[in-house]
Amino acid sequence: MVEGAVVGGTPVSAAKSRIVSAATALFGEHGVGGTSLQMIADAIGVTKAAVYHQFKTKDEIVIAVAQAELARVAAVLDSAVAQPDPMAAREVLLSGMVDLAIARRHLESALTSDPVLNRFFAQHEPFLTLMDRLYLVLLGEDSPDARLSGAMLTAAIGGAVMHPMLQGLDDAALRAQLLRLARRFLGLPG
Amino acid sequence: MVEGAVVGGTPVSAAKSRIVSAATALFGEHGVGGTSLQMIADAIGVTKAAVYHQFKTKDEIVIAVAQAELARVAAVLDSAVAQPDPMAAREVLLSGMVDLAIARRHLESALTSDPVLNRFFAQHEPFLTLMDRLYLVLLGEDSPDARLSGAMLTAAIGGAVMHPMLQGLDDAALRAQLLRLARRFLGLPG
DNA sequence: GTCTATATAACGATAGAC
DNA sequence: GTCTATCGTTATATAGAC
Repeated sequence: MVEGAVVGGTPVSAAKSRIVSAATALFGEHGVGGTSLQMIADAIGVTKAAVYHQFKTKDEIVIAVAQAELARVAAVLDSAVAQPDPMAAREVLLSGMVDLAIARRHLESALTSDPVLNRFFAQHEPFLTLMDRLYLVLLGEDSPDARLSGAMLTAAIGGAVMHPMLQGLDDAALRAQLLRLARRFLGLPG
Repeated sequence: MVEGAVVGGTPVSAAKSRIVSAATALFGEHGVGGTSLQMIADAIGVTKAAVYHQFKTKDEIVIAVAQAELARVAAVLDSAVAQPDPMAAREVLLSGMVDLAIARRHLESALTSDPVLNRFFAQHEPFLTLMDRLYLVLLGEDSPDARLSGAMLTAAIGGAVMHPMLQGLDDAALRAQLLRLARRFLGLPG
């Protein structure tokens, strides 16, 4: 991430983004609750105090990590809606979501399953709006029905990549199968 | 790493099962990492020392809780394979899995997304065998393909019930929709 | 089986110097 | 922006009495 970059509408300093980057890796490996401020500080070679200078609380770091991940999803969604037709948009979105999930593996579900974060996002308007836009592209409609389908599919992709039974599967095979099954789930050809 | 408290068949003391029961509720509400031994002890009205008398470490409690949940899945699976034909078995299993996920809501995904637990079960033979049996009934075949489908479906059900966007949905509606989408996912009629 | 009491370590968080 | 030093709290875990 470049200095002066903007994520989620907030300008990000180099120090801040180093922290977010380290925290992202640690959350994926040890979970949110299993990651301490000390671990984050050690990972980037500074003291806890230096970390606290950038973020007042641990919760702020958790939120920042989650929002950075959300920004990745938003970027994929933006590139999808830029496609000439809804069919192509859906393909780009689906493919991008699978790629994201595989690239991050453990992280996504470590975040979405964190109780604190879960309650936060349940009332976080930008998140809810993003998901609505995403489901609209994915399913072609905005309805309670489409929302459940969308939630199930994203949960399925996120959960499958970290499932104990599939940890031996290589990325390429996982990607191909996830796409195939997601298409079947959506009732798409292919 | 950790040696679990014993699975089904082995008798469990009243004190042990009270701890497991309290821990189950707390893990579902605060996550595994967010639940301390003090919280568990307080919930059943004893001291930490009493808890430690039953379980040498916190990890042992986590494993015991997970295995108790696994036993519920195994019970559903057993009642499914007792059905007269594969079609009926699949229906019973699917219905039972959805019921379990809804009844426990947050718990299932709090457990399956815990990094420590995840690594434990990835090498836990009884778990892997149970999942293989489950996927066989669900999909009618045992193959890498079926495993991914099964993992995706279980992840989808577990993830959907705790998804931020679906927390307002009542149980009956959630159940009906989950069953409908699961059937579509499996390529079943209805 | 449960208690009181305690050991030891880590936690989140802050103050103030540089 | 980073440091040393520290606060107050909580964590896991143990020892020994009842």
